[in-house]
Amino acid sequence: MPNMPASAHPRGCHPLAADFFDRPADRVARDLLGAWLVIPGPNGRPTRHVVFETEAYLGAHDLACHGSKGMTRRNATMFGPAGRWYVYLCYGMHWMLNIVTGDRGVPAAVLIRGVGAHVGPGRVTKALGIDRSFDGRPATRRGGLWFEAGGSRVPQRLVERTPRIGVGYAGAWAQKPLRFVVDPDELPTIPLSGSRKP
DNA sequence: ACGATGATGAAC
DNA sequence: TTCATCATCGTA
Repeated sequence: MPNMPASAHPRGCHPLAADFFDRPADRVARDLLGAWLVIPGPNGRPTRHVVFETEAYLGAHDLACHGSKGMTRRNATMFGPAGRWYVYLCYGMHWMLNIVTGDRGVPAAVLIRGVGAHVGPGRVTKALGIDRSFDGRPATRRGGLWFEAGGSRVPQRLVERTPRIGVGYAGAWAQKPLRFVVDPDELPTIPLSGSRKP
């Protein structure tokens, strides 16, 4: 991208393509830590939010996964190709943002639970204005919401793994460590858009 | 600790 | 058509 101004394309910051998501959900969830969730702001300029909390939903065998009870109208996007957004309403008032992972036909996805200053999946979508209209869209610039790689991989020692939140009904699957968290203070700041650290 | 709030899916 | 459930959040 030789003609793109540096301010529009910070160092180490390239869009994550479908092949990144065409892997098992737990690996994608791990690797999304430190990446940026990007959405055009009111002025059309991309706004970047560092991803610091994710959860993996592995497929039909995962009893916490929506796809474990077969395909329905709500979860159909999960069964599609990797790299699309899966958005649904939770508890009647919160939109949940997921990115579909893995092979077509396998209902797997990663829930985006925390980005930037926004803690909690419902707060993420509220802050970014994400709703049902994003469901099924590709995670590309054209889709209006995408990921870009962080400058460097978050070191393993900074990644905490815990059971997923709110899935106590899922039997043994409720306890599996499929939630990935990194302390946002340990993450790089976004170039040219202010600093989180002193 | 609990109520809000409404889509979803399964049962009837 | 009804009903229990739900990948949450704000207030108390």
